[in-house]
Amino acid sequence: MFWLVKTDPDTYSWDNLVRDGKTIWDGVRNFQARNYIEKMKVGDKLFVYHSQNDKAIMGIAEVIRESFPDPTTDEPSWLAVEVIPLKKLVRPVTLTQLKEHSEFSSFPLIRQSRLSVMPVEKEEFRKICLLGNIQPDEFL
DNA sequence: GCCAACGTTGGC
DNA sequence: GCCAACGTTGGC
Repeated sequence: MFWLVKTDPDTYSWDNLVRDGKTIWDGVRNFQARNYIEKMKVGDKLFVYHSQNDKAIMGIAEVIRESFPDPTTDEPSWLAVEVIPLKKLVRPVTLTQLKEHSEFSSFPLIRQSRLSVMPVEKEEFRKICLLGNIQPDEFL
């Protein structure tokens, strides 16, 4: 499956992920987002989106460890996954661009701006890769 | 169980 | 800096 995860680049950016080589995607404190984390499987691809000033999809990451208790809290109900960076988009795909393409009008990123983890349809994934000037085939 | 008050997130 | 959207908390 395909997903999109948001991050505030001032807190943890795509470049931080590349620097670290892998990271635990933790800190999700919303039930809807948690339920999506729970469904992630090893090998699933994720778009990493920068909120705040960038407001753009920066790159593609991959799940390497399925959901486990979030180490940043003692509450057992919160979950995290572990991810590695796969590929940076040649051109980040901005929120503005997505809004300009009517086929993304139902995209949760646009409809539900505060949701931090959301599913992405395969066809949406493909189109966003093309907008980002990268070849989608190796990720499908 | 309802709702007002409050806090947080994220776009503009 | 402001505000809309949404989630949470607490009084009743």
